[in-house]
Amino acid sequence: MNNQNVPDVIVSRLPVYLRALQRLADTGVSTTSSQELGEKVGISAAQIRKDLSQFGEFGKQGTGYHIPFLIERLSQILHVDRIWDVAVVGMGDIGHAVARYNGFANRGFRVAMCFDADPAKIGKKVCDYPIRDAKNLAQDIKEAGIKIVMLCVPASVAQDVADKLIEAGVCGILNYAPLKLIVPSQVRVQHIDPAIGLQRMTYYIP
Amino acid sequence: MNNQNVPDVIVSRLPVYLRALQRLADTGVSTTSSQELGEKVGISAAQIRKDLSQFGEFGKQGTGYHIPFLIERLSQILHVDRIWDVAVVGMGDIGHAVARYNGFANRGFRVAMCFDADPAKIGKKVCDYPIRDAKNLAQDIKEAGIKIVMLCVPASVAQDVADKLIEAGVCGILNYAPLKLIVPSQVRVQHIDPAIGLQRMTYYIP
DNA sequence: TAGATTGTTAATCGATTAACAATC
DNA sequence: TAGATTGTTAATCGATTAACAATC
Repeated sequence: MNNQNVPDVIVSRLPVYLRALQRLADTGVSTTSSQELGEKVGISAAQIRKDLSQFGEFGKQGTGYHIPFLIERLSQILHVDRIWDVAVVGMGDIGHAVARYNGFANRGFRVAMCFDADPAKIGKKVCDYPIRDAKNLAQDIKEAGIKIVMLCVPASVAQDVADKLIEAGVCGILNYAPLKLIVPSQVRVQHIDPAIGLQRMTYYIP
Repeated sequence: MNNQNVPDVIVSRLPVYLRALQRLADTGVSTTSSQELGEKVGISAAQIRKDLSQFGEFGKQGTGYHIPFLIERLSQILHVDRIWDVAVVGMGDIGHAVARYNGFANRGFRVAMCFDADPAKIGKKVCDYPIRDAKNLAQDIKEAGIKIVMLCVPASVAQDVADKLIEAGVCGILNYAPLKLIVPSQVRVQHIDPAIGLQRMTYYIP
């Protein structure tokens, strides 16, 4: 149960396990094995057992893993045994889609605030909330204690906005802008860029 | 110039290099070094040189890399020295956002078709094209010779739709549905799941 | 009990880094 | 030329896999 300094590559697989377990639970199954889970996620059984063993002993020899228990423990480990309020910054097409995305329910997140700098958009409602003025971005984020932001602004201003967010106390940024954000080491960034995803495939397609 | 069997981990970095180079080119710079590029993308200079050396010798000792040339070569390697017609399947919020995304221009892709199964949506225009009936999915895709699809349907039908697409000749799927698609080995899949991105960050946030 | 599956160890495999001769 | 930077080699580092005793 050596919880200190788990390699990043292992942490990044845990949400994938959790998602598959929740799908299994939804179908009414209550027990699984590293073998079965491995087939669902495309990862070897040995690796799954090794990954989980970083955090404790969650299974039983002979029978495998009790799904509700493993879901509970993985949720705790990933800190999604709570609901995080997240903000969407930049309400273009992507911002709208992200704000209205219903895939966050039951996975630990709730969109609590939306921002845009365009006067034509400010005040309009998206998911029950009016779009806020980006002028008050730092203050509103800080007051609400929001730690996680989905950044959907144009690339040209993304770094500037990110800097402001970090100053306001944000420590996790899901970045939809097509550039690498430079951030202090205590801030986490995950990048989502569909064009990069596509180019990773075209390499293999003649 | 050993082009055969380049490790996947290297291929997956090339689009990141290409994106950074295009940004540099846009600012009017014409030359860079592995050192400078490394700072932009957060990867060591040695690794960048090693990665590129898999495909040829693109730099000059003492001066570094000529950006337009490296962009040209990387585009060829990734097969984005052309425009790929891609289809969006599933026109919910995400499908709409993806179809209207203007970040594909100059990166090798063009949204050429949209599909949905909902009669209320079929025929409505998105980016100049009417939404097509998903009933004709396989046939339309095959006729148009489309090889790449962005899959934005609900998780419950994603695997079924993917199977149909593959039968119709699709060999790359950018999957927005929150589950792992099981596909034949010659088909490439890239997964985009914002909740997984968020959970990879909350682990580090107390 | 017998069969199944875990958690863990040791062995293998692959990726990253450091260093430097080559050379622009 | 002198300084800079590449492409590449060898060394290091880390991740994955295979195997198996422990045990449910």
